[in-house]
Amino acid sequence: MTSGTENPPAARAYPMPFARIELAVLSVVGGGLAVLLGKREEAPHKGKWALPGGVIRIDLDEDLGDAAQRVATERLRVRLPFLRLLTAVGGRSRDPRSPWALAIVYRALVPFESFDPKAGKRMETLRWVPVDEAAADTRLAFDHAELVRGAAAVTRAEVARLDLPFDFLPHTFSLGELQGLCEAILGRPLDKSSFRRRLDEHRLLEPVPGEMRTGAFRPAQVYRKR
Amino acid sequence: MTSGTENPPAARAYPMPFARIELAVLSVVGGGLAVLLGKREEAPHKGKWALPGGVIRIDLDEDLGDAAQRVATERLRVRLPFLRLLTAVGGRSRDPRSPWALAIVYRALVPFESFDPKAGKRMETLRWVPVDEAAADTRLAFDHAELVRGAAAVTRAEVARLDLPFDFLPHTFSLGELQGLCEAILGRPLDKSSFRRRLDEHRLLEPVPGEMRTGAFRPAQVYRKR
DNA sequence: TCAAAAGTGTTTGGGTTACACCCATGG
DNA sequence: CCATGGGTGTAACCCAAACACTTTTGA
Repeated sequence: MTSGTENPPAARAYPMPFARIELAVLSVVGGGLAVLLGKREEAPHKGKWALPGGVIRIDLDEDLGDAAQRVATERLRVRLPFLRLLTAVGGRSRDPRSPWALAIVYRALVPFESFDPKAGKRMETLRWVPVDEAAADTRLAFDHAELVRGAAAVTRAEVARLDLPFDFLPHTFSLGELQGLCEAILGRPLDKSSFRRRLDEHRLLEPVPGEMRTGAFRPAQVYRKR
Repeated sequence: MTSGTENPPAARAYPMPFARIELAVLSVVGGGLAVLLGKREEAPHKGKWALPGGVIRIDLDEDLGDAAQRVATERLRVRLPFLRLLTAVGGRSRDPRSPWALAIVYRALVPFESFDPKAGKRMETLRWVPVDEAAADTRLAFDHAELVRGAAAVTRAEVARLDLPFDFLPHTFSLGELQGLCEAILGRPLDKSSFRRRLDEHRLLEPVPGEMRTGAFRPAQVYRKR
């Protein structure tokens, strides 16, 4: 055919969905898994808490990962290493701003210390909210509570199977510290002995020869990845 | 800026990505897992094999799932029950037809018999290709080989953990038939005894009282879901 | 010497694999 | 009666949970 349904030059004439990135940024705050939310100061959902997000800018972003990084930089004034795609949602009634809205959702787990988001462009108050609270909060904007549920579930499943988020961890750490973080993410206690056996059966860590973590009590061997 | 980056009325002025749906339709053909590919008869990638796909039409589709169904209907002339989101990919250099292309990828596992796709609108020759062959074929269009790899991996993982694709199975079946299908999907033999024990420990099936599958040899009990 | 955290060993049990074996039927 | 697929039982194994125990340190 002359132009075809598959990809005519005219295809660009079809109106396209309003395409956004949303970020589910998780961390361990106050002994539990938490998600970073911002308060919306504009319609729609004005005054409600929501995941940070932004429009995909085809003039600025090389690809989806790039777009997510730019959104993180603009909204939170930080880089997010190791962002991972969570899901995509879209439809007619998602967002009153446009007749059809599409959201690509990324998730990240970031070290709470050393991660200092500041409300950036168009960004309002930021707040860490315990995930289980946010996931159950029906007052979050859009379907963000559902997205938080998904991000938390995937992240916890990874930790449970010892697919550890090394980008989230400090470079070196004691086994006690590591176990504490995993327990905080999972929200349940782990058995020390089992935890350690699994770690070295999976060959995940190696001790850092000289170093010891010296605290109030007996010093602990320090480990690093691999 | 005057109106804000988050959601000014002017936001609609940003050019949006060219948003498409791609379908990874899997089935068991000839004793192995296969994926449905169509030959492209237009640029780009003319002459190469590719996943069936189509543009998201905000005037026709209520949401993403709807869009996927419409694409299936238009391209393959069939409905695809139980489509599931696989992933999203997008970027500048993905598709020469537009400066920035986004693809939402769905996967489905369909019964080979009772599933009769016919090349529809703008659709050319269709062909079932063994997944492992397609996944390794560097000549597939776009990044579709990678998408096939993903779809196969997820599907196999589900079957391996006995998360059975009941929409793919006939309504009733003998255990031998079921095991055969699982083996075909996984590409490796399963132990009969273990397979059956796992099935009834997980309480997945129930026998259909009177019915027996009568074949060349000893008749087999017929089962159904739950 | 005691509290607290580091670190080790041993037992138990769930779930899966591997394999051996019997049963029923059509040819 | 035997080849073939249906169907069952058992032992071994892997992995992780549970828990008891020793060690080392600062206060």
